[in-house]
Amino acid sequence: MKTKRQIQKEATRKIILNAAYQMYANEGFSATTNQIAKAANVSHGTIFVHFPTVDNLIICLLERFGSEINEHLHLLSEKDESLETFLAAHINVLICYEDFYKRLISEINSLPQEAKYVFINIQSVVSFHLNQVIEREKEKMAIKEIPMHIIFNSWLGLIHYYLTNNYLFTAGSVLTDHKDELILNYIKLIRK
Amino acid sequence: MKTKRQIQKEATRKIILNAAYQMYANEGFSATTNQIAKAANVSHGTIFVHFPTVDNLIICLLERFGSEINEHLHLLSEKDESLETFLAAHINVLICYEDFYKRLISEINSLPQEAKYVFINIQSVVSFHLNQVIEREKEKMAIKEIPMHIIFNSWLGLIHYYLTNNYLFTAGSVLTDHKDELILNYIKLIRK
DNA sequence: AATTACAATGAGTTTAAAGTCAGTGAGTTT
DNA sequence: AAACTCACTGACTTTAAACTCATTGTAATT
Repeated sequence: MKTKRQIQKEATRKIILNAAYQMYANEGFSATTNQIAKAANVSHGTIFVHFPTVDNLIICLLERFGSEINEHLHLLSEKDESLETFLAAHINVLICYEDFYKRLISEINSLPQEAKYVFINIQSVVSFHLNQVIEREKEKMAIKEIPMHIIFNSWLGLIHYYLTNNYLFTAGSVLTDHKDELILNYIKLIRK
Repeated sequence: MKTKRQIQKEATRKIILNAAYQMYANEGFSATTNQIAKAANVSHGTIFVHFPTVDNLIICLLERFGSEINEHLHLLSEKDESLETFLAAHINVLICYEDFYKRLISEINSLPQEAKYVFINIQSVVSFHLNQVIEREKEKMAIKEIPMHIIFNSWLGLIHYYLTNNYLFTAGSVLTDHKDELILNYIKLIRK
């Protein structure tokens, strides 16, 4: 059984992670521990009670983020979805985390190495699911003879491009505003 | 006529810009003025004789970079190239600046606003040329009925994805190693 | 009830970066 | 050739971030 202290500690840890998530989503990963502490309503030192370094905080945050994405996608793969439904679901998941995800793909190369590994894992889960759906779809729809990794990378490439250049397309959420267009045209591209 | 001093000053300015280019290409835009001064073999203060702030240095560097890319591409558009040749030429230009360009697309969102404008200009030049080539190509080759901006964005999306995730594909230059594959499959995608 | 453990605090330390400026000596002007 | 100008220098200042630690008060243990 958990003591009051343990409960309190875990709660504080979660508050810090949530605050960091929000700060990073809004400001990018250059947000400081001062800002995070203020947002979490804890003192600066408390952050270092829970996380030895900022890098460690980022890695923990990314691991949590990865699990959450994973969960969302697992629910999807159980159903026997069409390609179109899957792509829509993928975008819908990303919309939930849009600001944070945008910062992540844009700044991943300046994050600690371990963070990259976590990110690669996230990508491979998506890759795996898309792979399955495409294989299934090939029986129904005529899909071009193009290597699977190109099919996958051009999908991710397209939506990452829209995300990192959001400001070129809309003032609001680029995924919300261009979802249908992206899915429709991407399918046109890979269909024979 | 230029005095010795003017010549000297311009030379120093160029040396600093070149050193900054190299440092940013190798280390990303978190490279410091100390590093740049060392690489340029000038004292720290000299940088601020030529550029009032680091942001200004970055903007000047990007403007020069933009002009260079522009020059390369203008030479291309004069000739009546095929789509395949144009894409190959585009990649070849990027290969010349690969490390720097990689950092640029990956960190553009954390650079000063003015830098973004310069970058948008660079993109639109490429967009304009690709547009022309595609329009011309439509007569020869059956290209899908997909909006031009999707055609353009999926090309840039694809190569930017390969560039920012270079490490997933190869230890060396991803453009050199995957050039043919990228061009070939991209054309397959947009062709009817 | 007394003692011990520890989560949280926030002022203080360290570090590293950008930016400043008086001084120097070679170049330029008169 | 004397007076002046200015590119360049590098030690210094400022700023802002991460990280530390003695102290405090509440929870847990004895």
